[in-house]
Amino acid sequence: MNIGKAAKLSNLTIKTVRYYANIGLVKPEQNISSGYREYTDEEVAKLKFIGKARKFDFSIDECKELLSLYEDKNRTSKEVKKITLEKISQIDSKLKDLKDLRNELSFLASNCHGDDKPNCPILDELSKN
Amino acid sequence: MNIGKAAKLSNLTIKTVRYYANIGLVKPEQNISSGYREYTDEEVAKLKFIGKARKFDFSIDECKELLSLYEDKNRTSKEVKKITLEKISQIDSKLKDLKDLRNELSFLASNCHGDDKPNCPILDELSKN
DNA sequence: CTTTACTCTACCCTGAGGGGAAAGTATATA
DNA sequence: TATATACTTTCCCCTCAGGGTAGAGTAAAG
Repeated sequence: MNIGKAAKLSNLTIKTVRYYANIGLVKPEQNISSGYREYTDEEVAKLKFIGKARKFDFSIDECKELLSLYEDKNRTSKEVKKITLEKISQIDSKLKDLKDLRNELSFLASNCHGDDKPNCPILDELSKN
Repeated sequence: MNIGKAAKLSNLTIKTVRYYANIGLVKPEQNISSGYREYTDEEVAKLKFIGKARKFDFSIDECKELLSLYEDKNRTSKEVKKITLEKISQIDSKLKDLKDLRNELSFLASNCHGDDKPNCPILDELSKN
């Protein structure tokens, strides 16, 4: 099938599918006379797989890794779990940073009257030495 | 003072300070004969201000806005508080997404034995239709 | 045969700078 | 005064994961 149908079936944009072909992530055959990319059902399945993994916040490189595990009948679940646990730990670290940030901002905001007077503890904090 | 000293005093990299000059955020005089940028104490104070705001996750555009409020003696604290509350709400939204993501991944990982067998619920989920 | 829909490559754009090259300037030392 | 070293300048390409658009070619439908 052509790229438009492959994109529709995998719920990706044509741009994204073409990008994955360019970086060698999912590389379909290309019709010699027309130059059109021709996707098989299996390639569409890979596109779907990647789409899901991307939603789970895996980077393209991580997707590449997961995809090769997915294609390897002899891979162990240990390898996949390792990548997933690493991703969870990255998320935890991001969560902590964001929570800290939220606390600080929320503290500043709660101390700011937010009225028509110029006095503002938020700007005071930002301009503190 | 030259850019090196301004960068050191404001705890920013020279690249960053030069970038801020290029985009017109903090634009110092430039010595006509040498072409060197010449920073005043006030400009260094602005750089510090921006550095802090960036740590609070404000974008460059938001920094620009905060900086103009900072420089406006007649601004009200209401305006500053509004921007800050919007930022907090952005952070809350990011926090929710990350938490949801973590829950899903953590559920998958806990159902994966992570042993030497090929059976893997994580990949099963990713390849589900 | 023409219109419409689809696809191709190639180029520039995003945010917030980082890295490095080549060239000019300033300062300290011999 | 000459040289070595440190500092600064502009210019260009790179990041990540594609998005937007242009111009041209191809396929399918009327």
